[in-house]
Amino acid sequence: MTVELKSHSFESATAWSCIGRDATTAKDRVLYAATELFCHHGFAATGVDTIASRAGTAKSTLYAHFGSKDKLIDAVLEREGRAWRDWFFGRLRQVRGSSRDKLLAVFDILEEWFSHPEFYGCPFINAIGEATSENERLRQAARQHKSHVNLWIKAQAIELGLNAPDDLVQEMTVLIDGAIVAAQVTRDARYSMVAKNLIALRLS
Amino acid sequence: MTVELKSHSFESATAWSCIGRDATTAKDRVLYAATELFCHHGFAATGVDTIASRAGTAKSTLYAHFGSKDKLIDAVLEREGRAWRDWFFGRLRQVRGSSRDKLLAVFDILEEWFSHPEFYGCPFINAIGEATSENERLRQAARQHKSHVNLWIKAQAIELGLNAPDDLVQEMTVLIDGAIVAAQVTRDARYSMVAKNLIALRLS
DNA sequence: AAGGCTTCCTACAGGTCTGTCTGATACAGC
DNA sequence: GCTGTATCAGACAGACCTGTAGGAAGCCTT
Repeated sequence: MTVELKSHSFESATAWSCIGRDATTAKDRVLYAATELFCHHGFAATGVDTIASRAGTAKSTLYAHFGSKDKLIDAVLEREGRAWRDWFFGRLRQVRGSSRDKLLAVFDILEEWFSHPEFYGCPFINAIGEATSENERLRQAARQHKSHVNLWIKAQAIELGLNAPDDLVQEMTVLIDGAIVAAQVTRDARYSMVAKNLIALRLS
Repeated sequence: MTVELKSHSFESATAWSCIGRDATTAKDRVLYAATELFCHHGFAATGVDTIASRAGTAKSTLYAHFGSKDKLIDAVLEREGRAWRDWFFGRLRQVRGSSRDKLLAVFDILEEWFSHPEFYGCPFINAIGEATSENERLRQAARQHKSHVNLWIKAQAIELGLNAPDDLVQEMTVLIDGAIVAAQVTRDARYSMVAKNLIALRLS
């Protein structure tokens, strides 16, 4: 069970966030600037003027591409979620070993994420925590994002021969979300190792 | 290990939230209205005019008592955190059994919280997720809130004779926060039982 | 060269935000 | 009755919010 720090594959070259990426089109410049401001200062607290200014574009360009602030939020979550999954599964593909090793390696990868100085938590969790009434739209986006991870976990559980694979999916959900939030609140990346030890016990 | 649904003790009469409580003073009316609106619609998304209107008070009364919106947020977190802890530890005092039974019962109590139709997650987690730049004030408030729970967990760990009580505290932190967030995102209170099973394994 | 497309800047409308201020009303205790 | 305190209603300032519109500058394709 090893996670190589450097790799020559394409996937691992991606970062876990869109923030700071070079953009060729104005649409992407808006998207990346919006991601940075939304995720670091909150969705409601960030205005579209600030985003356009940060992106170096006109506000009319922003509205031409995204239509409204709400749709821009949707686009940011979709893009940032995809960026994170590309990075996460890229790292995961570098892990050699059994399914158990791979499941344990999840928390090594998470710790790497938590240790990044710009770590701001999970954008989906933060968005849902910010708006709770008619949030079904955000909840659906979060569900879709997590379903990719859950599918992978279930595959590992089946490979391991567990007789209730969905139980492991739910357990990993609690441990992953718990590690994310604990690391975000305390700024201590080591909570990922706490979660790792718990799942190691479960898989022993 | 039983959690009585009804109790004659004073503590269990309290609810886990200030929301909807009868208030005698105008200050408390503002506080409870602010709690409801902040926690259900977000801190940044709620204006002070809305709060005063909901509380049935004048905006000048709100400012006379709390000085600013930020200080009102602090007061809401402090009060709502205290209300939650009073409720939580009140429930916990009704649990008969060993320290292991009490630690497991934590997740029965959490499930009761998650199942409430007005459950909105943890106000501290939501507040930190909403504002991430100069959030040290909020992080400190969250740390103080959680420290009460952590102290209790550590006492149970010592009572159990664990040789590393702080390890259990960290594990419970991950499981509790993970259950809260998973239940909030999916609206499924049963994630508390997932966490309970994991800690049961740890304590076996 | 001409048309079409994207993007830019600027201004505007209409609303909401926090926070302050003034003046009126009720109700204590003395 | 009188005075201080708490509360009320409402207006106001100044800033910020989302979203739209007009018109100019660049650029690619034909």
